[in-house]
Amino acid sequence: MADIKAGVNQLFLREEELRTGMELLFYAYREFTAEPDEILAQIGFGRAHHRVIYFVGRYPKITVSELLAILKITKQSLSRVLGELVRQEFIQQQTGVRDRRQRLLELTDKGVELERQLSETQRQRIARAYRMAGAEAVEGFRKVMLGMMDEEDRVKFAPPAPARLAAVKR
Amino acid sequence: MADIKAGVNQLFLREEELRTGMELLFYAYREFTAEPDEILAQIGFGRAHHRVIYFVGRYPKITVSELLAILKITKQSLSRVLGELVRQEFIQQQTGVRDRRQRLLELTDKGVELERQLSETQRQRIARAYRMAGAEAVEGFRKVMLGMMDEEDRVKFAPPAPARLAAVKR
DNA sequence: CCGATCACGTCAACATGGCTGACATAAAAG
DNA sequence: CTTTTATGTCAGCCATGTTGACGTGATCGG
Repeated sequence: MADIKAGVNQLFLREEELRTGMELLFYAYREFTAEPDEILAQIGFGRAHHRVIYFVGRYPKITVSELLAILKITKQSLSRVLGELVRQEFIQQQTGVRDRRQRLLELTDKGVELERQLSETQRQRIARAYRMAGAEAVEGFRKVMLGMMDEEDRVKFAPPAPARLAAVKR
Repeated sequence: MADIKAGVNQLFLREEELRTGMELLFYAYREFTAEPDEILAQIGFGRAHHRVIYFVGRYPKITVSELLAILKITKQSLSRVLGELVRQEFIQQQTGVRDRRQRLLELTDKGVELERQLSETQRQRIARAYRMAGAEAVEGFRKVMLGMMDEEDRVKFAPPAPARLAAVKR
């Protein structure tokens, strides 16, 4: 009798806990993207532009294929936003030296400035969250987020630096 | 000299740490939504339908205004997906008794089944992440996610049950 | 060295899901 | 009885994803 009741209750708590996790993710992610979205809208860009600018800033000289592998969108979708960013001189391309088929991507000064502006609110938001939560909580956050990913993405965060570089750069 | 070097290094680590946080969020969220998206696509629905089904399942008898407040989209956007869900009998509406202007929303049996199917992969993913990370990490995850939100959303997760209900139900 | 493959780009068409603005109706509230 | 509220609806726009087809120049393998 008591056994059954406890079991049911535990099941309920588990279900509730999992739902809470889903919602934390939903609300946090939405607010995380809200502020940059506003800035982007003012200059006629969208979140897709932000993602491209972010990762080109993160990995200077990244190739188009590598960027596609990170974003997991089609080259046609990327081409649209990347083209705009290049035409408006936020990003510059240069032909690869080892492989002249490649177009290596880099932020221009203008691009660096926009990246900084866009990510600033997000960095502040994360910094605030980390500060409020404490170092131990941050480690927990990291663990849970990693557990949420498939192996493929998880390796990008492997502690030894070479592994991370290897996953994207080459 | 040593001071300056340490300071710079710490700044670098901080920047790197914040960027890592942003990326953890990006990759985890993307994979979190990938599986339901596939199922949805097969029945001609999208992520927007999932969100509606999810929150109607979460808060049975929720009103349209309350749902709008959670999703933070326009009523026209909601109307499109909600209309489809009602017409295809995943959700049923019933006129409010206290206020007959309200349309109280509830999942039908068909809706419950779809919700279960859609969220199942996500629950498993979270459960796996929680299991891998451990209870302490989960608490850290919770703290960081809450710190990421604005106060407005944070109150939805207040520990005393009445607070959470009050935020949405009434 | 030549044919296959690769990196990248482009055109066209389509779907989803946001948005604004305008207008309508029934119920509640003052 | 007038105003406000809850909901719905029509119409059109935009951003961003998709598929499919095709092209060009560079590299690679036999």
